[in-house]
Amino acid sequence: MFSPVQHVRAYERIVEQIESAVLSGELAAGQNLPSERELMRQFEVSRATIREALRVLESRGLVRSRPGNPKGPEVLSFQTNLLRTPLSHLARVEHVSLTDLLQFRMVLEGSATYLAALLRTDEQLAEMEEALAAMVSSVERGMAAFSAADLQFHDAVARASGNELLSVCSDVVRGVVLQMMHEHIAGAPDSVDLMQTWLKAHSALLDAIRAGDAELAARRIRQDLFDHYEMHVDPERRAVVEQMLRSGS
Amino acid sequence: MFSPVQHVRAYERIVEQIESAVLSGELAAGQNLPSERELMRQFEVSRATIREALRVLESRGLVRSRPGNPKGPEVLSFQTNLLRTPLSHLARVEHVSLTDLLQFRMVLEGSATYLAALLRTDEQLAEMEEALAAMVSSVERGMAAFSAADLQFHDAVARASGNELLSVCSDVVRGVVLQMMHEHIAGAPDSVDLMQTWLKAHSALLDAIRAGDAELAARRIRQDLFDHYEMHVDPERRAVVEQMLRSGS
DNA sequence: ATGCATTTGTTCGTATGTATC
DNA sequence: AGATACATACGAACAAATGCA
Repeated sequence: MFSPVQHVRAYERIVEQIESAVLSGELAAGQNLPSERELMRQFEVSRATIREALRVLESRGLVRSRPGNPKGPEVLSFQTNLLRTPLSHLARVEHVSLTDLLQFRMVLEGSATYLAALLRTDEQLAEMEEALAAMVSSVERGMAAFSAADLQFHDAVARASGNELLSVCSDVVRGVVLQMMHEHIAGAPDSVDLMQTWLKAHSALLDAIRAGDAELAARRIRQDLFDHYEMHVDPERRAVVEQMLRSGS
Repeated sequence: MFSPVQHVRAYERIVEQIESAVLSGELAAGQNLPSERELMRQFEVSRATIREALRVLESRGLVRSRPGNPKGPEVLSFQTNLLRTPLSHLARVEHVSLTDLLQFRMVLEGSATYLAALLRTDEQLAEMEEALAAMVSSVERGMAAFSAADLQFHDAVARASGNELLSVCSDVVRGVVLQMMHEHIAGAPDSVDLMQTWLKAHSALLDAIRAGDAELAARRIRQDLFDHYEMHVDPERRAVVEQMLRSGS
């Protein structure tokens, strides 16, 4: 007859309502929520409850509130941050190894590149070429600048895959890999040779994308990633990783 | 001379401290945090501040607090929860289509299956066979039970990949796909035919894994996923998705 | 450039329903 | 079954920070 009532805490319902308003686009980025006091009138709850809801929304990257702002909490433009923090946490929590990450990145970027070779528009191709040019010109500015340009390049490729999810995840994993490299391994040497090798590889990769040869492009990027991070791969799993890049998957 | 003071909110520092304690394993899953009142003594802040921190940790899936629990907030066993909520949010926020999700799932599960075929132990193989048997016996209990058993099967396969990250992500995406199907599409009919077809496909997939034929196994699972969700694929992108499954990527 | 009003960050006190011993 | 300790939620208050006239 009657079904048990599940306790939903007050702040949860507020989070739900605000979140769905933001997600549905009812509240666009750049706009502002009503002030805490106004919200507490609208939801008919105490200020503490409103604040708990706001803290959760803030931690999810949907809003940001600053002290003394009469306009109220701002609605943020969400993006990859929504996923980056949790994934980075996951990597630390589960003691994900660099080998795991590299393997995962090979899977993601391999597929993204495959799709990019098939679907890229001329504008997107131009973007990649531009990013590659930026890499060339940043060789002499050191490894840090070079890495930043490299990220741009990979991002351009991933976006051309036409799959937002794949693109965002690739982006996130790329970031986490870089972060772990920074944390655990001494900074890469400013080797011009290394950068030149890297450039040549990327140039060949871009050729494959330009030609629309998806299979080749996917194989190349996987090979490039492997070559670049080879030294950090767990010796026991090396054979498997290598087999992955020889094959199609 | 002096560097600008960045004011970090009190609750943020508490989140950081508790989070790093949990993440480092100092506080294992199943244990309990001190009660709110005790925490407020230890951190020397008010109860409201403690609660804001706890709400954030709760929304990240690290702890759960229930009213009247004298032992204090529980530390949860994280892993998939840590990623599922954000990814599910991302899918909704960025208006990720079912086609995006399916494509992504094909990439992840394809690679996971590839690796599983190479690396699975006999125990893991037995697990998959067990899950398949559970699917067989749940055919008559309806689609819901069948789907649950199906999840078990895929989870067993993904775990055998030996890559925790790949496994967790596959699991998460699988869940999100199911959730979106539930939200947007009328519940699948209790078609026994459909389940039988599904079973046959899984059986063939398991054969490939058992034989250690990684290429074949990967191709099969991608094909199976495509066949199953084909009707929901955006017609414009159908050709590309099909090309993906014919090829290696 | 200076106040001024408003808002947030934080604290304290209190009432109420609930889970555990 | 009762006592105890707990979380949920409310209200009032003060300091610091912000935006605007």
